[in-house]
Amino acid sequence: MWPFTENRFDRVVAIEHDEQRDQFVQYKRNSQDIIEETSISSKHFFIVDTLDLCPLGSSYLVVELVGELPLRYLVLCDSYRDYLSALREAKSYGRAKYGEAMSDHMWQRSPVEAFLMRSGTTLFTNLQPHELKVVALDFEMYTSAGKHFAASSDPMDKIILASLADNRGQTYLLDESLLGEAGLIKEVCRLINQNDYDVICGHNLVGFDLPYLTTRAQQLNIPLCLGRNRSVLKQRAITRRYGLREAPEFFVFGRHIIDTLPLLISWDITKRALENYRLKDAVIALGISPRDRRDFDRGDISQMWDSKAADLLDYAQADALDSLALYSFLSPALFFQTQMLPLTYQQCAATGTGTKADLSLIRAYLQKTHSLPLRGAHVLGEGRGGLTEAKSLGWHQDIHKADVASLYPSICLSFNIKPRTDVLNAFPAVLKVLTERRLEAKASLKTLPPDGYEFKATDALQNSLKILINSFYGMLGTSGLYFSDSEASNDITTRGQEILLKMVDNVERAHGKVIEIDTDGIYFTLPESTKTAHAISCLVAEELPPGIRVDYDGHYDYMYSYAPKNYLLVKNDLLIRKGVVFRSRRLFGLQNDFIVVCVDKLIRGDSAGLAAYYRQTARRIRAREVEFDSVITYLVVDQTMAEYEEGLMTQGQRSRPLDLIASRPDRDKWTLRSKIYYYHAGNGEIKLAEDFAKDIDPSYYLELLRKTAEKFLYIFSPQDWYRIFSETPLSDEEARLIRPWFFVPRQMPATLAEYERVIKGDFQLRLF
DNA sequence: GCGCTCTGCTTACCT
DNA sequence: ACAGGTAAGCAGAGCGCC
Repeated sequence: MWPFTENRFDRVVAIEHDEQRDQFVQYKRNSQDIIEETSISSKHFFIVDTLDLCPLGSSYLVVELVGELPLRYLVLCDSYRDYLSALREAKSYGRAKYGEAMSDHMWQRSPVEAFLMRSGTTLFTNLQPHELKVVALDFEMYTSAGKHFAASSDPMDKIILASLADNRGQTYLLDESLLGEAGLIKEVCRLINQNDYDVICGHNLVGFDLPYLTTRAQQLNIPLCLGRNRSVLKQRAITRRYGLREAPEFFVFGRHIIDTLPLLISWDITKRALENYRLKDAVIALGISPRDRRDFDRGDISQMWDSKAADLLDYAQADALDSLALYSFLSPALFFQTQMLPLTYQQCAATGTGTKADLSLIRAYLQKTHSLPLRGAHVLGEGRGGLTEAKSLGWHQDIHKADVASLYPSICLSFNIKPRTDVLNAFPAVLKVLTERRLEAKASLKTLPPDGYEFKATDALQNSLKILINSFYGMLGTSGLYFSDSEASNDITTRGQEILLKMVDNVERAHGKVIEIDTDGIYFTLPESTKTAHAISCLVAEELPPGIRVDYDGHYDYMYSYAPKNYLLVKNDLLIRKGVVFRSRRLFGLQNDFIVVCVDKLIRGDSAGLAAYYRQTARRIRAREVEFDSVITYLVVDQTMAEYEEGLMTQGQRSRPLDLIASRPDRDKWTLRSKIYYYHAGNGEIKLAEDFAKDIDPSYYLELLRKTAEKFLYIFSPQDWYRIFSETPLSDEEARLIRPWFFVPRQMPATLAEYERVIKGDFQLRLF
């Protein structure tokens, strides 16, 4: 069975449907790095659940699929024209019969996807990521005086530079002052065709460069002939979510458009390694910048152009090289998914992981000409999730972490959980094949030199398999997919909860103390510290169901547990912060510093130092002796000023930072997804960071300091917490006597209720 | 009219 | 169109109090 069966395609880099000739065109990059073109005729199809939907006036053939599932009538058309009219009719019958739910009673994908699905083939077979011919594209635009951004509609705001860099080592820099804008655009097209690239990439290419280029080319009346068949760049009116806003989709016949910005954003959702998604900052933060270069403000580009600065050319060239570096970093996982799925490279980037798992099951069914379930038919009610609990708040030493390897996929395979509709057992079969492939890849990683190219490629392969494997669980709980089934989803999480509870029980029976549990992992301490990693994982894994493997996942010197999913770990003097309480991007510098210093003092048992640090910080706030970074925060702009003002009128929805910029003449400077940096000044007012003059509101920041100290509530007894985190002078002698108290709710005299009173501020009544 | 608490919404995080 | 679980900030509504 799929996915790694016979593949009649070899080294195919692109496949397109030529609507005029109604043929599929396949582009193969042969071993001499030359493109070979082949045309293939194929039929078109869609699937419906009742013959009522089969159109009357079109020419088509109905194939009845086998099995008892509802989507059983495959409408097969000889020509694209017949397909379009049959589809149109079926949809209009469907709307009459099912109303809004019409699309749940059909299965339909684009001609190319349906072709890949029916033929059981994929792109990129027997190719490696570096064998694709890739060009990074970057334009610099002129911004006329008085504006913050270039506007493609303004004749003055022309494209002044185009920079191209490809992965065969070639770079091009096209200068408008030499070529003219029209000449520059024509030259870009010529270079792309001459070098016959498979992939056009760029940073925010879809959100900025391509729309800009399209408008300028239209105004200059230049056709953007970028396609392999010399067809023009196509823009689909249907917009799709692109980051926060909607953007059109662009297509070049025979090539893939890959924008590194959305790839970077999704990469960072799990990694949380970046402060922003600017190209320059990203390549530096990721350590993949091709070369050092001088940094200057984007706003200066036009001024540099006017003064003919040579630096600008450097900058433009470096931008394309950076884009290419970012592409090389982010794209391999996408490449290997494209090898496995009936999607083009470009579609693969734009498709969610649940849909990918769903598609892989649908392909398994259609390969057996089997009928399909209705879309979204098996999702009922609310789902249950993983189990989470902070079982022992406070400070701990000598901590072990153990977790279950691939918990949800293992449960699916061990307990044979699958969608109720999956009569062919494709779900476990595909999951098993993917899991085995991943284990093979992980095994071969150990035999490869870690710096080599093969290592990176194999790592990307196993990583893309991991993503696909994990999405099989997510698929079940998603409405709007064909094989979703919330009952199966709940079965999996229920088993997961039982397994986790059994692990807790195992630790407690060994007289260990469980600190934090979350879904598939457990932090705990054990009475003896001499145990080996293997012995500990065996202890935790006792009496677990077969097929469930527990891994030892590390030892930590200290752990401070504050709340579920919110804790600190210390290992070899390295502080690891978990949870929004300790590592949110919105923490003030003041709070970050406090967390780091506090842990440092606690490790050293330096209560006096901690008390002194708190007093000193409070004193500096009162004296307004603060660093810029300590007191600045930001709001991400998620609506246009027009939308904000509209919302203000209709619903009265206020936002103080947006109010701050609303009346400013330079308010257009803040675009969607940009940040408004501000701080709290006197009288509860907020002010823009750019107007910072140390005129902070001490009461706001003192409260912030106190709230941050509250995150360390469970370190001391309530009384001692009050004495340490206080502005009242505490002699060093007294402070030294206060030892961190390793608070455990069930064993220590203080109750959570007493700590709550500390937060509310009425605990001191008992003290004095 | 002021200040407090409650609630709903949103964001940012964890596995 | 992958899931659910958690903390916490913000702004508005509702309320009691003076």
